[in-house]
Amino acid sequence: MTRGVQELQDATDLIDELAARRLGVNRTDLRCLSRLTARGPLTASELAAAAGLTGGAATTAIDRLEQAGLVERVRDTADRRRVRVHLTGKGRADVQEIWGPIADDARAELLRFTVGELELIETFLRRALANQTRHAERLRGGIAAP
Amino acid sequence: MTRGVQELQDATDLIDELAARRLGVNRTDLRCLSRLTARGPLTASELAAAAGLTGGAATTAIDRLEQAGLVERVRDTADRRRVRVHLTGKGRADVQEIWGPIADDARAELLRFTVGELELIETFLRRALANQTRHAERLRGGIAAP
DNA sequence: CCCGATTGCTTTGACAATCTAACCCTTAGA
DNA sequence: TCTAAGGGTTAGATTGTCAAAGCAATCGGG
Repeated sequence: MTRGVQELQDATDLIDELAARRLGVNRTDLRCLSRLTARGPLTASELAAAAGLTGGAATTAIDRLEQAGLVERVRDTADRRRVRVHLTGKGRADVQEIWGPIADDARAELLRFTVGELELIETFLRRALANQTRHAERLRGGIAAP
Repeated sequence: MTRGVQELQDATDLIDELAARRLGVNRTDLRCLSRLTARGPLTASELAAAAGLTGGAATTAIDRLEQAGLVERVRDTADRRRVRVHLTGKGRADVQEIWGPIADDARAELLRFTVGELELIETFLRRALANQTRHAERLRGGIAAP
């Protein structure tokens, strides 16, 4: 069971790796793409925070993504210090081509479960998340044992 | 739901990050430790394959782990080209201190479900894994659309 | 209105980790 | 014994990150 979750993580990780290779970018850049897709256009610093990067790293990541034609920099007209980063048409299309079918199939699979079953699965996921969060807290603090 | 899985992944990722920091190693080294814990002593090349590293990278990763006192190199007496890498007592203890409580709590949580419920969750995880695996295959090949 | 402080992004230099390609040393086979 | 192949380590180049300094643009008190 715990193994099942682990295998799922590994498989997802593999997909990320393959997706990055196909897009011709690295994992960090892919994470940026993912955030942009999920949350829409962001400023450089928002993107940095969302992807867990420092400003400098974000700048070069955006450089690479722009080079690859996946995102565009647009200077904010109101505050011209700001740079808004948004996906290009190609960026959106490429993301869709990779993750669209995965999301579609996932939705289709979920439809095979009843509402009650889905609630149970949701409960399982929620408890698992609570567990992980609690232990993350333990590891963050200096506490060695519970 | 898909979001639930995503959040779980992120939380696990955070735990890995914190664990690595606490052990004073990087994420790659942590992955090596994890494989050694799961599968027991491995040769350098087996470990490289298990962790998705090239030979050279594996050598330096083992160097760092040995430096940190977490693993030991043992030359195979039968075939003296081989080097078996295994956890030291300290390595085993540190791994246990970090992941032991997490695994214990996870087991305890699972006991709150009935056998039937657990089977359902297992089904969910199995289908999700099948999905990811299938799409990994799609991305590996040159196929653009399904 | 103007000048210092602040904010947002980029650039720079140092550093860490990886990969590829050589290079031992050991083993197996002719 | 001599040669070829296997297992691991080393060397040089590349890549990606961070911290700190730099450059514009904006804000706010006098």
